[in-house]
Amino acid sequence: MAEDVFKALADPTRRKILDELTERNGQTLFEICTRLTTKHGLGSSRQAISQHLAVLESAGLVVSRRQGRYKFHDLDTQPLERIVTRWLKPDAPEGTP
Amino acid sequence: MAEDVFKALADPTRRKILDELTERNGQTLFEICTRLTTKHGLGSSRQAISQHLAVLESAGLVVSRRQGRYKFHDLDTQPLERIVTRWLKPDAPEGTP
DNA sequence: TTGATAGGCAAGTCGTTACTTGCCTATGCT
DNA sequence: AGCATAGGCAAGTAACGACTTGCCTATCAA
Repeated sequence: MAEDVFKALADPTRRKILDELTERNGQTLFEICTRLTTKHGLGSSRQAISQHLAVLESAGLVVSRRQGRYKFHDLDTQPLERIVTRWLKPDAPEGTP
Repeated sequence: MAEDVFKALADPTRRKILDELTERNGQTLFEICTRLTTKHGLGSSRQAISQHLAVLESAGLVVSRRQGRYKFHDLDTQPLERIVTRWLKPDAPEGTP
């Protein structure tokens, strides 16, 4: 639902995670943790990031695939494209009769 | 800031207000209140809507103009267009070389 | 098999936020 | 002037959300 997408986007840490996955897709939880602390400078614990990933996943913004003991996370921008057209309708992007 | 925009969009009542202003721009506080209760069926008090409008206004999504004892509220979608391109950049909409 | 790595689950804490309640200001009409 | 309408301010309450803490499971390498 759109509700979940908006609530998922409300948190700055979750938006940083989306930024990180935009740069490099298919990261594991620990990869995201380390790159968030080093590059973006925010010290969030593993559990915190894990819960954020769960929120993003239930919103459909992130899909995960398990492989052995690793769990890779991929970005999915489809939910984003849907929610924005809500108030931008009178724009008539291109193929509108 | 983008922070304010995302937080403003996180609340379902505020999104309904944006829906309402999309349908009819330039409404007063009382107009929005009555149309939200009648059409959308959600019973929010005047003060609640007033505070929501303040949040939307500080996020730049709504601009207000005072005229006598009335205060009209207009939708501004510019902040929306900015925040979405954040993760949709590789899309290259149409006029991109 | 043992240890190390990658991740999950659940309860509890603390801050934020949406909403209420009560009162106040300002404009317009008669 | 007097009253009604349109809106604002501020403190208090209740619930939600982010984060922590502690322990548990599963996979791989030695």
